[in-house]
Amino acid sequence: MHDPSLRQLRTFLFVVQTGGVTTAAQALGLTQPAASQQLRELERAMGVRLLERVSGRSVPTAAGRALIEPARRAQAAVEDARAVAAAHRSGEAGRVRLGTGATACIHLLPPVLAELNERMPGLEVIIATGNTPDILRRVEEGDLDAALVTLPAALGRSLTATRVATDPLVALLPEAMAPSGRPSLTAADLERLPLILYETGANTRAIIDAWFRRAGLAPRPIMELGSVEAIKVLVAGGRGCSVLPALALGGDVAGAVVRPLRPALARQLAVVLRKEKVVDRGLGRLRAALKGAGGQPG
Amino acid sequence: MHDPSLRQLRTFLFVVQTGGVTTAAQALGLTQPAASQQLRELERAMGVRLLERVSGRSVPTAAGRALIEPARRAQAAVEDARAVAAAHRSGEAGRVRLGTGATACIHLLPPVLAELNERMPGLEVIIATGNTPDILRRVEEGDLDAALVTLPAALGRSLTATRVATDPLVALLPEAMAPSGRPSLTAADLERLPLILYETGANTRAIIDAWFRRAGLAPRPIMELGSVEAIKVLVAGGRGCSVLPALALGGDVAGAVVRPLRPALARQLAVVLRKEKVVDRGLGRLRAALKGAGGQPG
DNA sequence: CATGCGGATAAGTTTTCCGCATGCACGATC
DNA sequence: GATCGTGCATGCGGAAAACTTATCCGCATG
Repeated sequence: MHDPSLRQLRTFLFVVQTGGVTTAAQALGLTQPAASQQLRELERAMGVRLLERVSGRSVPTAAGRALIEPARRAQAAVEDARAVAAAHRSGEAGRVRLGTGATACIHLLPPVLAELNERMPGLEVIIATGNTPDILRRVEEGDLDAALVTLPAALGRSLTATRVATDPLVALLPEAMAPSGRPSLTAADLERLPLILYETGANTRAIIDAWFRRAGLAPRPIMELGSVEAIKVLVAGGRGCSVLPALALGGDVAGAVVRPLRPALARQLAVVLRKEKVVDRGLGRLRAALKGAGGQPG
Repeated sequence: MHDPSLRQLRTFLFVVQTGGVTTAAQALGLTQPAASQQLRELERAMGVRLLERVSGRSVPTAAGRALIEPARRAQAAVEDARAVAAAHRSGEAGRVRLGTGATACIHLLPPVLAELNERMPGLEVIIATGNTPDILRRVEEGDLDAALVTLPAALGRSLTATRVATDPLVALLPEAMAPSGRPSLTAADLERLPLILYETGANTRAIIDAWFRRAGLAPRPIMELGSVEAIKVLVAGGRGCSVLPALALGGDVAGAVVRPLRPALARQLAVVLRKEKVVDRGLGRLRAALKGAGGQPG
């Protein structure tokens, strides 16, 4: 027994509704024999008579009446499928699964997501957090659509990164420690102060270490922490000073002052996705919003 | 934009489930290029990419994931349709709408329906009551599948009647009125007694009148009623005697005696259906049960 | 009895679908 | 790093399906 086709069920429903094969046929935009053949084929596939011709009208049999409801359900389901696809095609709907590698990225996302929600309300954004290698692996496997990480990152050959933002690193000092008359601080300046830095191994910490290294110095932090919030609290409490991404500060920190570095230091934020990834509208919008939110893509 | 086909949705679901086009193809019993083509056609029809190839596996995109649920619903609905049709084909299920013209038929139906329910539990029988012409009209229009009426009936040319039972008419008398020593009663016997008969115009009444007419007499009832139950009560109360279908008595009537008529009189019960009506299993069973329940089809 | 309507049927054509063969990309293996 | 194996895409040819045109039949109507 063959499966009934959607078209056959549709024609059947139209016949039941209009009460005639001819009317149903022209409502469906095809000729009467075509509709007749579909009905015959449907009856053959189901092994049951579905329609009776009675006094000029076509009336469903018992089996036909029983078939109406599931046939309607099938039609509705396919219609839903089409609607869903249309929503995705037009960009009204969509889903983007984004992984963020560093915790600092969390400070960048909220305004981005707010803007995204405003410009594309139907887009569903799923944020997954984790360490950078894990996030990148999930992107490679297709479990995530994109990742927002700080460069440099160990990208596989199947991944590609596009810079979306430059996040300057700045010095954060307690008001008491801030050298007066100096708008910006050098590595030598900081090296003389008690430092509270990111934990070793984090990407941002590696960038900071390289900056010190370029000045021929090596930072000797009195504390290393994995949480930027904890560092901020400690600096505000006068325990030491730190070098933090400007984005992570989110504005002023009470009891602490922000000073730029000299030479300027910044980390690169990039969106990483698979090379073959087709950028649909939702992903494109997310990437655009990230680009716009994070300063110059440098 | 073309409609997606059931087969395409099915293939898509299999690909999502198995994680590969090839595995899905062989699970569906077709070759890999066939499945590939279906997927391509489905994506073209929907205007959205549905699958991504990533590291040897096929993973649904956002649109694809959104499509899974309605696609499953469509599959399930069609499966339901098939199941329903299969039930009707095998005779497990079915529906027969039967119209009964005379109220007397109600006395015949209960045992018939009981037997029917025993032999074909899935069969749904719908009984519609009404006067004979109305019932027959509804049969002609396909609103009813069959009618159980007493002959003769004014059948249209599109209807055909098959006799299913002979229902003898008998005299019902109060014990006080029963003539002793006479096993059967003639029209002359009854003409001398107070008669309580069906109302004029009813089919059964016409048969009784004709029986009297054949004896050169005309009944002069003291009462005419449309309810056989009411007549039974009146006869049992000694108010008069009547001529009733044996089936309508359903057994003995307390306080009354039953006597056969001489010459014997019977009415024919017939199942009426449209000439072109295809007799499915449910209708056939119903007709057979009616034949078996009502005495000789005469 | 002619006519119109609705449906069934037949034949021919276009479209679709599938299988086979082939090519391409990626990952694994030696 | 060259080779092999796997998985998917593509092109082509034949089979099957679906649609259209044309015709016929039954039935109701004037």
